Amino acid sequence: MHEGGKKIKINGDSVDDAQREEWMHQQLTLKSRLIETDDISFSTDNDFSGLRYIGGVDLSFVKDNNNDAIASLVVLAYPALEVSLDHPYIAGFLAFREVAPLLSLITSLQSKQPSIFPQFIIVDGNGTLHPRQFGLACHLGVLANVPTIGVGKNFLQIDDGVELSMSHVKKVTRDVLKKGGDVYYLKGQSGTVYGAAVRSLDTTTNPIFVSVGHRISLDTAIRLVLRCCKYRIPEPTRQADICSREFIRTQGDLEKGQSSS
DNA sequence: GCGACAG
DNA sequence: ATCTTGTCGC
Repeated sequence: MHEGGKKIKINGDSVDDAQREEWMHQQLTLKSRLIETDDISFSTDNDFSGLRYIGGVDLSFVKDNNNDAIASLVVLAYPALEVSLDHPYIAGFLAFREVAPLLSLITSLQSKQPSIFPQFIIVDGNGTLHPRQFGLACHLGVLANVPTIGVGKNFLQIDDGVELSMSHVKKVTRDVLKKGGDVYYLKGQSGTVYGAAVRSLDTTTNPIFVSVGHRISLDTAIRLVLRCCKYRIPEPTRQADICSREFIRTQGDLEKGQSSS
């Protein structure tokens, strides 16, 4: 269930003996904590009852560069070996479709790789830019108790005055966001600020829609997102998208059309 | 019937 | 989100 992966590779890299000793020491120290028997949250019977999700991790390296890589974590449902969604996509209720598999990714990473657990997560979907000010980014942040930021690629209209109508936002956004970093706060007639339309770069016209997810203020969220933009879409989201697409492309889709019905 | 519609 | 090739532009 994984791609890429040939790691051990002869190259000119080396470390001094002191580093080597230190690393060996760490290996032996950590080995004292090693458990080599089943200590898992599911049964070891024939069908592994209780097993729901399986995670896989990997690094992909940039060509001609041994030091820059992208880390990715994949979670697949068992036994299907693909993530299946239990609910349809309904605008305003995206979280009920996507939060479960995303949450399992987060908890998986927390237990398996706590040393690189992210200090905040950019979510592909809105946070408080939502009819009830509780979109996917908020939902995931609260359930995982992790700081999150919502970033949408498209505007979700909110019923709080013409200021937040699709047409108005498109127009104002086109006029006001003149250069990278420009921000237009999305404020309704009620006075509520749901989020902001942000122009990522000088070279891109369409804004992204940033909103509070959990434990991060809107202004901090905007500053953080802008620092993440090499292209219109913040790099964490963009890489996650690229990885999942590549996975589907190489590992191939499974057919649809399960029996029943 | 018409409008709106994150992913 | 996805169906889909080339193409215009920096």
